[in-house]
Amino acid sequence: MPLITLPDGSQKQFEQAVSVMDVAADIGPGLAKATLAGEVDGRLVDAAFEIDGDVSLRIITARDDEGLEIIRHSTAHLLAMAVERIFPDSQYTIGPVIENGFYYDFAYEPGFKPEDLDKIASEMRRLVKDAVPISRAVMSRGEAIQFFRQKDEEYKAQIIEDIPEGEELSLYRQGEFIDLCRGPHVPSTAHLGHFKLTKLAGAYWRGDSNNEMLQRIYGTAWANKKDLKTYLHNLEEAEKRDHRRIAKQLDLFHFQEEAPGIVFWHDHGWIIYTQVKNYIRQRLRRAGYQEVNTPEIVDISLWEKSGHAEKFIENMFLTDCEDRNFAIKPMNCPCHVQIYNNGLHSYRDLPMRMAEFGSCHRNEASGALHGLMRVRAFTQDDAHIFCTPEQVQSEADAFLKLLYSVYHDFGFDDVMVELSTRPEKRIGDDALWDQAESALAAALAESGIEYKENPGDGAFYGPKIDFKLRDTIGRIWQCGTLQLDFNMPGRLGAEYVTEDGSRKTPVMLHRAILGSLERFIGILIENYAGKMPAWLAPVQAVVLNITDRQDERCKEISESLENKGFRVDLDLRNEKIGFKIRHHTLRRVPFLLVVGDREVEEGTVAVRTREGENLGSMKVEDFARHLESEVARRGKKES
RNA sequence: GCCGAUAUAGCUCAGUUGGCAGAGCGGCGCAUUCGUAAUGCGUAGGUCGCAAGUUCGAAUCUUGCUAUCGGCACCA
Repeated sequence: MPLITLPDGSQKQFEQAVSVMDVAADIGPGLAKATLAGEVDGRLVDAAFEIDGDVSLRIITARDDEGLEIIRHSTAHLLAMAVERIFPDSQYTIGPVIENGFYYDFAYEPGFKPEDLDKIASEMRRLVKDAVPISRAVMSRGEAIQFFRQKDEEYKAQIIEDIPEGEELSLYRQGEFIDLCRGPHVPSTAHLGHFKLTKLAGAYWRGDSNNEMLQRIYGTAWANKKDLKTYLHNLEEAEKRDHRRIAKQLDLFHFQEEAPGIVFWHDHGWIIYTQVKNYIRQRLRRAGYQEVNTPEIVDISLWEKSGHAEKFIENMFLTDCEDRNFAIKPMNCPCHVQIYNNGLHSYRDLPMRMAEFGSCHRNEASGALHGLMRVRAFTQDDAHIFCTPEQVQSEADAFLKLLYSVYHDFGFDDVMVELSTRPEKRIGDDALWDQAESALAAALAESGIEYKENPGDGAFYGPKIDFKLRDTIGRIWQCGTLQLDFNMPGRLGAEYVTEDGSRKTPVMLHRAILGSLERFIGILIENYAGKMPAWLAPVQAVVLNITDRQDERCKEISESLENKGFRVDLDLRNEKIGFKIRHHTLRRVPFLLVVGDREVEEGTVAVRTREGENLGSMKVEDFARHLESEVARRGKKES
């Protein structure tokens, strides 16, 4: 006699065992139709799940987050079923839910063709129309392995072999298709249908590049048609913000075959770059950093001492010259230790904060290159802090404050923070690791920063905090980092004199706020969709005449603004004002200053923003003050 | 690096079965002197990514290479 408690606190008594679906039907036929699954005492179950005791129950529909996830997972199964029908020789492997959708990996020798996606999608639609019921069955491990082996589904059999013995295996059947799955799933394929197959790609079996490559099909799936449409529309809009596309439109930079992964910065892109760099330079100076510059080409022997030759050589560009082997530096740290070592340091000198905008080159895999986000030559806002173990926490703390203040100036609020702790392969004793990890965690806690922990993901020399930003297509890129290093200073012989006159090795903190300037600017371009805030805009204002009667006055105005340090263009072309407004709006110039006879007479400019807002006529000095305050605001949201 | 796709004018893109390489935008010239997102007319612009091959003939078919795009792996 199950007594069922619903989320609103109401209770229902039944005479005998009932399924989740029965309860939903008892509440109302509308709910029954919408029921995808249930949550029984906090555990997600199928709609067909039999309840035979007193439980609390929540009915899951497409409106619930869990419901959407179930839809996506079931759509992945639907995809696999369709593929198995059309390509009986293929084998299905795994098909998890991911952000906004799902994928499924198949082993299929000839490989799928892009046009196969249409065929597969049509078959999926047919199956949706057929409303194929989905049911769950339990099998023993041995039975399951045998079952899949006999169906020539070797990958599935291997997956099951990896599941610990004794665990109950559930299989889901829809028509002739059977897949191993934890579930739950929707009651029938009729609940699916708002999906789109989006991408075809290769992916290594078990994510290991030593293994064979499988065929991965990506898809997106939603609870209803509108959500799907909105998602696809947002995707299109996001693609318009792609920094590679905007760079072409705004003439910021380009790449070419002769220098893969290395940027040719054009004037307007370089202005942005220089502004960002100078801003950081000033912030670092104020935060007690010194700025240095070190060689880009250094004899291989230094990289052997630092450990890079052993750990990093594949990513380094090498050059032989006059019978010596040189490496083009992939990082600044070993060189900074050389500056540190060029003199004797007392504990009183610490912490020593050494910054460099050093140009680094790394031979990244060709397939990894991606616009400004992944390049082979880049400059970091890099710095190394040499300090005593006792100073680590206060330095970490100060760094976090600086980092968030800088991000705030750029208008970033969606920052993902990850703390990576000791990996299996590491150096240094555990007491030191305890100290280092708790110092970082304490610094994060003190600043009230929420973070995700990545156990075992730290560098071999120490734990680290990473700061990640998201690009417009949802890809996540690491920008800032704070890494504790107990290794390199010792390897390279850095030391300081303690209070009692003995020698000790300092701790080194590797840290960057923006990370690579290239990547950060890529993210900025996408974040602003090319509408750079006034302080970064390559051209901050353009002066436009109406007819050539105002030419002289326009020249005066642009000169006076340039003398105040602003970046100003002059457009005296013999074109209609509407044409020029359009032209410079598309160039994303923040302020358009129109000067006609009226403005000449009054000594004003008519100010229009790139958003199309009319700020009215004002004296040139008033506009200059307005622009100045815009520049001073940097990227901060309206205050 | 691996799987797949793509590469034609400065940009965006057409180009049929292998038969004289196209459009729009942009550029340049001329006319127009105009009030807040495209004035009109004219004109120049190409080793069809690179290299081989097939063919009477290749942007088009084949092979190799390079770069780019989408993933995977990598990202100290």
